[in-house]
Amino acid sequence: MTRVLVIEDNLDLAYGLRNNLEIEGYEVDVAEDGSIGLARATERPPDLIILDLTLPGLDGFRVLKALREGGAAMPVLILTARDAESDKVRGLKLGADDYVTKPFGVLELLARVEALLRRGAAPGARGSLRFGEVVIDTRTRVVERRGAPVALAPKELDLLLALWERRGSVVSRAELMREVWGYQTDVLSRTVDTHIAELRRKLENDPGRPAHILTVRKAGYRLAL
Amino acid sequence: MTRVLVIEDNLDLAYGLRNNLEIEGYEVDVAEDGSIGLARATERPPDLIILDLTLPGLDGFRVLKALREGGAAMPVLILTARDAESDKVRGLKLGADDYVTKPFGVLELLARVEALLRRGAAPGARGSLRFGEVVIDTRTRVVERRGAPVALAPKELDLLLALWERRGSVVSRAELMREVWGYQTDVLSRTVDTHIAELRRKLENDPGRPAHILTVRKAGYRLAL
DNA sequence: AAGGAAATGTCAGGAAGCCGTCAGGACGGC
DNA sequence: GCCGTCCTGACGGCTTCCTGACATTTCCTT
Repeated sequence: MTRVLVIEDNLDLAYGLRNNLEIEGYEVDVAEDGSIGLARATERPPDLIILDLTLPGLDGFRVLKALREGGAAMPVLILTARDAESDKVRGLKLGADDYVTKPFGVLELLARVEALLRRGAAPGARGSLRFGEVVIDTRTRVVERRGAPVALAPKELDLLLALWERRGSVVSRAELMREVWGYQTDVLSRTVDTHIAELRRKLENDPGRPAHILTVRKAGYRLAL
Repeated sequence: MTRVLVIEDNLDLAYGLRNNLEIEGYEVDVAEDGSIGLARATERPPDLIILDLTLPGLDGFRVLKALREGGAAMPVLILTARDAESDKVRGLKLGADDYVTKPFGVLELLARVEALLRRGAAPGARGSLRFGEVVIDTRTRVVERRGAPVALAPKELDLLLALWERRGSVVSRAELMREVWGYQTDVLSRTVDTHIAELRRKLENDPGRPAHILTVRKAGYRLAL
């Protein structure tokens, strides 16, 4: 599901937005100040961020700057009360993708959100994830490699999706166990490793030297795009 | 100009719809109960009807039934409360073309209206759903395979329509139970599977290796076109 | 550079889970 | 009552999953 993070300290506004976005079928997370928002966006990158500029503590500009410096690539839509032209320019220079000035119409906002997501999802249809030569269609749960379908067992796909959710960063075995298996136990068996091996066998060119499903010693696994 | 008839007793909602539709360039007529709507639709057939199911007096189902029996062919989009999932199937069986559950997003509604009108412009596309060698006539409730009629039990047709609604995507047993049976229980019996098996027996060339009514292990079923 | 400890990769077999199938019985319409 | 329909639970086949033993790699220590 497409995930949107709303970083906005006016909670009335934030929850209003959440309602409208959820009706449109998005999964919505709300952060009520800059640092919370930044943390949330880093640990679990959403598909789009709606960012208020005037925030207590860490303001919107700094959040945006930190995000982009951290390599975050998702579209960011800025909400600004001041229709000061310079804010818009400054925001766009820092890597915002669009802005809406308050007060704004919900319809306008929704339309812009959709436009940004459509643009962002230009390579590859919505609902299909990809890395390397692999395409995952979340709608049908079909996975293809070089255009040829690959049969993944349910657990394998779940594991792959958990890695995808946090692509780029290291995910520990314990976290994978929790996300995919629901346990909270320490890992003493080779369960995760076995499934990783199977994924490599099915998805990597040279399973012995994986190019995407990487091991990070003493830390866990990482999915590289 | 393209004309839309909105049959809806909640006038706030009705006029809200009218505004939005007019902004999109449609000519909009509002009828506030079922018999008025039916009369209006008969005397001056619009290009599309948006029909609320819960209406005072003549309810939406009856309006729809009367319309279709009277030979009206324009696309009908029904509005239904979210908790009445099985209404969707019933509506589609009576010859509705699409539905939107309340509360709904305006964007979604407009998109669906546009889609219906575009589709309606294509000859022969309306009223008959198809996949593979199977044709479902929603008007007459007749299902054909390779041109020969196939006798489907009511539940089987309901199930097939529920799959058709979400064709291409995986639909879980729980969702099918909810849409077709109206329960909210977990699935512990083989009810869904049994009906799926029956559909395969009647509609697939090789029921053992279905080409359209597919199993997605651990996830549910999927209708492939 | 060699050795060793810790971490990860690999494998195979049994256990568990999931789905297809079937038959029996309940239910309701004609 | 009869017939079609529907639901259910049991059973079996097949896939998937987990696990622990063993092999290999990595990296730190000396």
